[in-house]
Amino acid sequence: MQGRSCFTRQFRKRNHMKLQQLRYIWEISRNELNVSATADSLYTSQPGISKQVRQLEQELGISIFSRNGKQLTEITDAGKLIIALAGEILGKTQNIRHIAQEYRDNKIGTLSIATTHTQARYVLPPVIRQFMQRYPAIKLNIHQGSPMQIAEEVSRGVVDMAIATEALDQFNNLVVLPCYEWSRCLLVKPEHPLTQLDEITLNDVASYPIVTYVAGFTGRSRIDQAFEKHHLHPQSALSAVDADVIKTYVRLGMGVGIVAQMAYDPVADGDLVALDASHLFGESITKIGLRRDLFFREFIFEFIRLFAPELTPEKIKQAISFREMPEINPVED
Amino acid sequence: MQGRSCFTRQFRKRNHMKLQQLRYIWEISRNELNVSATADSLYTSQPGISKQVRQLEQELGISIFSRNGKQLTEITDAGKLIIALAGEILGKTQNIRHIAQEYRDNKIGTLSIATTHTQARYVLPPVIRQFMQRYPAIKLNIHQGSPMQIAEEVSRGVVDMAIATEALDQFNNLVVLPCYEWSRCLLVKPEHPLTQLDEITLNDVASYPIVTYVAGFTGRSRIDQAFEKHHLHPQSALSAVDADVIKTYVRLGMGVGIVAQMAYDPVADGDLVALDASHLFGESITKIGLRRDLFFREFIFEFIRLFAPELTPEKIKQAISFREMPEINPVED
DNA sequence: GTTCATTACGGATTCCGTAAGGATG
DNA sequence: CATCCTTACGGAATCCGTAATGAAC
Repeated sequence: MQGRSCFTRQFRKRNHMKLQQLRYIWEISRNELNVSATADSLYTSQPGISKQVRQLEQELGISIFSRNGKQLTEITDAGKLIIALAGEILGKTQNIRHIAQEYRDNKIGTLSIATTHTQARYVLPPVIRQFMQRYPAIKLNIHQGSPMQIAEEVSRGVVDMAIATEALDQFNNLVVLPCYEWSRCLLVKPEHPLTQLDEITLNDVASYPIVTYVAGFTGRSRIDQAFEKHHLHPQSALSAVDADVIKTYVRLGMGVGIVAQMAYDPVADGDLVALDASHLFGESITKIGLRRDLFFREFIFEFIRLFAPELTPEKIKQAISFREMPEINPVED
Repeated sequence: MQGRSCFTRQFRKRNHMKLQQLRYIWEISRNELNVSATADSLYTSQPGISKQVRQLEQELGISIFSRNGKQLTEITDAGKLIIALAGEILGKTQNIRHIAQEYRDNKIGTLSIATTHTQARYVLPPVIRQFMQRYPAIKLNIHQGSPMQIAEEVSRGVVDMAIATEALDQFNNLVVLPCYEWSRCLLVKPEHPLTQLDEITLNDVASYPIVTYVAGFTGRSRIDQAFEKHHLHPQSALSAVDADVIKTYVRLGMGVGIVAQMAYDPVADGDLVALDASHLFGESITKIGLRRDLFFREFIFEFIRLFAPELTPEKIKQAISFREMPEINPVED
């Protein structure tokens, strides 16, 4: 079909798989099979990518992508497996570069962290201040996103580590390190009736409209579980992605805020009252997620230690070498 | 030190890590740092390899090998880590090729097995006959070697699977699948006094010189353990690597042979008498070892099933996903 | 008609072999 | 002096960009 070149040069094309070819198919799959977009994101030309992909397919003797005419429509079964392997290979080449950098000078490099608003805004600043002081030549990248986004980013190797309370457990190529426990507090205006109670119950809270995180953020699931368990269905006045928005609406009198305890700042939030709610919603655990096959540079250990002092390099190494037994669901039913 | 090129062309050499460079450093480390030998084994020129290695080192900004003058003397710390990663990467590129071949035609390909004399000579032939019948277009390679050699071969990816009773557990990148239990028998000439006893004890055996496997082969350790436990120290007339040699010397009257039960062939060995010794030395287990990150082509599952019918693909997959908790030694002391 | 992948082609780069050079033991 | 790595150099292959072609929506 492809012209009559079937009988010419059939003999052996000294074609050796190249890392760039793997990079290309990996990136194409990340760009929804749009080769042009991929070319842009890699700062190269699109025919170049096209060519290398076909070359790889020819060398392997199979199609990685299904095509409708010239459009790439989907990834073949073999392609899925191959692209997954390509991702692992590219991750390892990154590790080789990291190793080299570590041995050249373990004080320079880049640390990319993906995290949520709560961590970035309230928890990380002192840690980062200390870290920058100790490693002034390490460039820091903070990516903010939803728990799901940041879990994906660390899983794909876009960033070195993710810090979040949710979603990290769902990726089985990640090591998940529990860092610290936290609970929630209620935010209300000083004149709110709840401030008069000695012992607040879930019933009390549920009698007001509540203002808290949207699903999937900062332990929202815990809040739902607690109400669910007592068959309460409080009215939700507003759901927000971050505590700053929640506070704003509490100040407007829209309801009772439920936020992570870290998010209450006695100084900046002096106009609001924080009421402990640890007995209402229990504890949540913030975790660090890292690719299991990441090369751990010294400063990564150090950053983790600053963030969670009990996590020594030894404990981390131990956590990596253990593979969580197939799918341990914390709440099984 | 290396000339004064420090200030020329410092700026940016558009150098991208290449798979061949990784192949080269990996192979050099396999060839005791002899670049010339590596070049021969790869059918290429030695300056070409040298060049690529230096190019890689320059790109990474570190030395992978330490040099005394021009000789490569050892692998640097960073080099060790990098070469290990290179090995994993190369393994994964092999997997990509295997996947492609599987999807192109799952009836063609190559299966390389490393195994010991005992398996190759007495156990594998019927399995291989069946396999060749079912997959006539799969090319089979059988590498014979010592348990340690074959364990290394499969660990490095030189072969697809290893079959042995010993040594496989020592490599933590292997999945080890127990296949079948076997015990030993005593081989003597018909006129030997042992043939007159109803119940043979270790004491009886130890009163004659024994002829059996050398250390590290075919469960020799089990034999030593059994004698040790009873504080017996039989005289060893001869130690051999395989049962055929043992039989030869039993025929010469040099002593009592102790061989794996599979090694006794009632027809070919009709001039000798086999006496069951399972109560003396206990059982051993023959295992298959495969790299944990191997891509399992259909015919590999099939071969394993022919060899050990209980090992279904499901069980194998399960065994892979489990990581044996750090070093489970079957016989700990 | 717009978007997008493929083919064609040409300049620059890279690869890889041979030959010569220098260091080590 | 034998071994072995490095440098030098030249032909061949490859890469990668621009431009033109063609298919799909």
